[in-house]
Amino acid sequence: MKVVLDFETASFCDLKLCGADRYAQDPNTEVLSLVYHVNNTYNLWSPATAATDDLLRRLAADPSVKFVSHASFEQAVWRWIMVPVFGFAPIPIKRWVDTQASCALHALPLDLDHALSVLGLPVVKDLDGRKVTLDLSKINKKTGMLPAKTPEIMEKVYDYNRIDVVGTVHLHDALGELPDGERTVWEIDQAINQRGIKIDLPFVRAAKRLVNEGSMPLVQEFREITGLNPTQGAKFLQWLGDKGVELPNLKKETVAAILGEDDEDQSEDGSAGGLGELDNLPGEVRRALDIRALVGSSSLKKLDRMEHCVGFDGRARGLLQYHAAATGRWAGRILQPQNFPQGSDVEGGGVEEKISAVLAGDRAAILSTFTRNKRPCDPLELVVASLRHALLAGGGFTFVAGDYAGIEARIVLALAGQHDKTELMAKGLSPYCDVAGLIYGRPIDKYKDPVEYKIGKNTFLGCGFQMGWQTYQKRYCPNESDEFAKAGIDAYRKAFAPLVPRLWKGLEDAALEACHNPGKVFGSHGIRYKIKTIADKPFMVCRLLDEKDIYYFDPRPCLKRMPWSTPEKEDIRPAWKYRTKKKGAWVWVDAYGGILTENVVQALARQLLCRAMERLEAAGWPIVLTVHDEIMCEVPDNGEYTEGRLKEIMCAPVEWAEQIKVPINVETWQSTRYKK
DNA sequence: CGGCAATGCGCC
DNA sequence: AAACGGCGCATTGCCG
Repeated sequence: MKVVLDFETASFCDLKLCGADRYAQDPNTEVLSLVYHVNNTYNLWSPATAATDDLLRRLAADPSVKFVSHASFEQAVWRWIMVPVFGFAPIPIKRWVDTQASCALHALPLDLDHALSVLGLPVVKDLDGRKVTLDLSKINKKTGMLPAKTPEIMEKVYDYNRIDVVGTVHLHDALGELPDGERTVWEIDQAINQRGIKIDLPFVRAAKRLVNEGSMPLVQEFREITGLNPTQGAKFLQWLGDKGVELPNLKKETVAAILGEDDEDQSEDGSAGGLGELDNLPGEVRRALDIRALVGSSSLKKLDRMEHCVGFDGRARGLLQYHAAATGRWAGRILQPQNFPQGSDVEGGGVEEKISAVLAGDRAAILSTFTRNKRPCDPLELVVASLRHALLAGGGFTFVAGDYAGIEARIVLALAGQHDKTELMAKGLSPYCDVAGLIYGRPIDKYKDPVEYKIGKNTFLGCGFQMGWQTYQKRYCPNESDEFAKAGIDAYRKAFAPLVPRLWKGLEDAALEACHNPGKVFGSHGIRYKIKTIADKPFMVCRLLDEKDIYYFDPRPCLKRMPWSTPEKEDIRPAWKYRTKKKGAWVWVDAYGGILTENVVQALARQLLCRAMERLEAAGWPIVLTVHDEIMCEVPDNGEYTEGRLKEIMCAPVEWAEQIKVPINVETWQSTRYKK
C-alpha cells in the first residue's frame, strides 16, 4: 500500500536559505496541514485534528506501507516534527518513494509544476492559495502580527495542499518508481544527505570577521574611486570605458591580462589576448580592478550559507541532489560543496596553518606569512583559499577520501578500443608526454619541458569529445598560431587515439538511425539507442554497458547547418535535437557525436563511482560527500580505516569496466578537514 | 515584491 | 574533416 503525501508548513526560518532539514528542525516551524492520499481517497490531517486521526498513525506504524512524496521535504518534516512532536512512528528511508528522483532519472525538471507541465499532465495554479499559505510565515506589515488562522484562511491552505498531492499522484502514476539499481543509489544518497557534514562554526565566524573587516574599507575606497559598488559589473565596465580602458567583459582572465598577471597561468580565455598589458593603466583604474578582484569573490557567500544551514548538532544536511545531471551526476545544494575554490594558489602554510591564521585574525601576520602569485596574500584571499577546510570531521573521526584519476579521459579511450594507450596507463605510465611528443616531434620530459608537458596534458584530457581547433587554441594556447592548434588536435585524433573519432561517428550514426526508426535499437561500441514512450512522451534512451539508461526528452529529427557551413559552401545535414534544462531554462540541444560521447563517458564514470559507493557503504564506510569522481568518508580515527583499504575498495573490479579494460587509478588523502 | 534572464565564478 | 561537456549560486537589472 502507498500513501502519497504533502505538507504545508509555516515558519520564520527561510527554507531556501537553510534547506529542509534545518527548516524542519527549527522550533518555530509548524505544520499547517498534511494531505495524504490512500485507497483513492484524499485525507486531511492537521494539528487540530491530530487527536482524532488513527488512520495516519496506523499507516506510519505499518512497515509494509510506503510513503510517496516529491523531494525530501516531507521526510525532513516527518523526522523532525511528526515523530518528536506528534509521536508518529519513524519512517525509514526504505519506506519512502521520491517522485522527484524519478523526474531526475528521466532528465525532467525537478520541480513538481514544471515536471507535470512538461509531461502534459494537469497543472492547477492556485495563486491565491499559495499567497495565503506563504503569508502565514510572514508578519503582516500593516498589523505587525502574523495573520490569524481563521477557518476561511485554513480552507484555502487545505485546498492548496490538496492540489500538490493530486500532482504528486499523477507524477507517480506517470513515471513509477526507480529501477532497482538506481533505488540502491538513491538510498545511499538519502543516507549521505541525512548524515550531513560537520561545519566548523568558530572558523566560519572568524572568517566572516576577517571578511567584514577587510572588505568594508575596500568597498568604501571603491565607491570613492568609481561611485559604484564593486558588484555593479555593467556600470563598472562603462566607467572603465570612460577612463579609456575598453574591456570586453570583467572575466577573471580579461582583468588579469590587463593587470599583467597572466604570466603564471596560461590565459584560458583569449578575449583579452589582443589587448595586452596597458603600461599606462591609470593608478585608480588598477586599484579599482584590484579591489573588485578581492571583494568580488562570490565564494565568500558560502560562509553565510554555512552559518544558516547547520542543524543544532553542527551538521549541514541536504547538500547533494541525486541525479541532477542527465548523466546521473550529483549536483550541490545550499552551500554547494562541489565548487569550493581549490585554494592551492595560496602558499606559506598547510591546512592547519591557514586555519590557525584565520582563527587568530591577525591581518598583518597573514600578509607577512602567506603569499599568492608571489605577492603578499590578502586576508580575503586566505579565507577564500581555506573555505573548504570549514568542512570538519566529527570528534574521534577523520575524513578518508579518494578520487579516480583522469577517469573520463581513460574511459573514452577504453570505450573506443584504443587499447595500446589503456595498457600503457594500466602500467602506470603517464600519457601526457606521449601526446606532447607527437605534437612537438621530439621527446618531452615532464620536468625539463614544463610548457610542452602542460600542452600534452591538456590535449590528452580535453580532446576526447570532438573539441575543435579554435576552442583548443582559445583554451590552451591563445598565443600560438592556428597551425599549432590544428596540429595539437591532429596529434590526438590521428596519431595518439585514432579510434576515438570512430567512437564519435559510431554513436552519432546509431542515435540518428534510432531517431528515424522509433522503437528500433541501433548500437555502436556496446552503446545502444532507442526511442521509447514513457508517460505518453517520446524519449531517446541511451543504454550503457551496464544497462543504465540516459534519457533525452522529446527527440526530434531536424536539419542541422554545420558550424563550418558558409553561404557559398552550404553544409546541411540530417540530425536530431532534444529538450533539456540549461541554467534553469528549457532549451533545445542538437545531438552530435562529441556531445553523445561526452554524455556516455560522464555517465559511465558516474556508474563506476556509484558501484564504489555501494561497496564502501556495505563495508561500513559512511560517505559524507561525493564530487563527481571523488568520494569522501567520515570514519573513526582508530587506524582501521586506511587510505590503502579505501583505494582497494574503490579499485575493485566492475564487470563492464574490466571488459573494455578501463585503466583505473585512485588517488587518496586523509585529514580531519576537507582538502584537495 | 517575486520571477526571470543575463553575467560571472567556482568545481569536475 | 568538421562541433564548448556537466552543474549551482549570487548579483544586477528588467518586467509585471
